Amino acid sequence: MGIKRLTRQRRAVLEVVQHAKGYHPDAAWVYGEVRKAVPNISLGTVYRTLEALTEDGYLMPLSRPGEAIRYDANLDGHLHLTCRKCGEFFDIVAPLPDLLSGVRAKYPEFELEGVQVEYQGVCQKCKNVDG
Amino acid sequence: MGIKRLTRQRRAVLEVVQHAKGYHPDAAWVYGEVRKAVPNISLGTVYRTLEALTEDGYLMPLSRPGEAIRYDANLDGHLHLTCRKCGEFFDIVAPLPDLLSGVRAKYPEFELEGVQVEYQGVCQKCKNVDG
DNA sequence: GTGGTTGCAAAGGCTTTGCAGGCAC
DNA sequence: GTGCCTGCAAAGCCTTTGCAACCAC
Repeated sequence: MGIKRLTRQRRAVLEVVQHAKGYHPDAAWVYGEVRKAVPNISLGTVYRTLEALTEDGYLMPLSRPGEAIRYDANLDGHLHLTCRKCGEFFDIVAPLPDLLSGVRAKYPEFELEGVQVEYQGVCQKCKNVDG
Repeated sequence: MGIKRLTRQRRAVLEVVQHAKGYHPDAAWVYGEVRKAVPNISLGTVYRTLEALTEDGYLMPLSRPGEAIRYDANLDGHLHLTCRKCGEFFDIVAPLPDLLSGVRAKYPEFELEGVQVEYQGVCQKCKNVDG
């Protein structure tokens, strides 16, 4: 249902998440950080705020099987590289051709809104650890 | 650690998942189906088998924030449409341009293996339900 | 003042795990 | 026979939710 009132807690969560650009934090990490500014904030409030911010379009959730939901506060249309070994998400910038119009023409009954492109592989750090 | 022995349970799970092409089932659904053939199979075994099949490359996990992991047994390189409202995954076939070489050249330190393209929007059924 | 928001704690859902017995090879 | 695999049940996450008090507007 989005955010209707800007409380101290929400201001703090927003600030933490926006300063974490490139880190893609999950709820637990945000909770830990926000507690430095608002020591008695509850984990439930963090979850509720992250959900509300997502609904309002400030955040995009990233999910990997079996892992906690991470949030991306950088909605400038960048892409992600994800490491198959450590699960980390890396932001990248790359030009994309028009992927939408072909599919839109072929599947007109589906109301196409966007497309997510996610690159997968092994990051430098994990590559160096084991072959 | 993959599959080393082909037991009755694993044969049954494999059969169920492969016959579910296009449905993208989760562990609970597979459990329900497999029980028709092997009534006393346990949910734990289903989870372990799905994990092993994934490791061996027979399945690809699909995840959406806050939902159970679904599995795709169709690894022919098709794409997915996902409905923002009901969460369903639909298989689509569409030509894709070369998305890899540009990124590979720009981020050589990352061992790029593949790219996932996921289309998002609202499916026909959900579109008809509410504007 | 009103009703959205919070903290707390309990509950919920999905998934993993320890263990003793069983079975594929 | 060996050791991988199974069923069972408990435990482990992550996340959601009910409720009374609180506070932004």
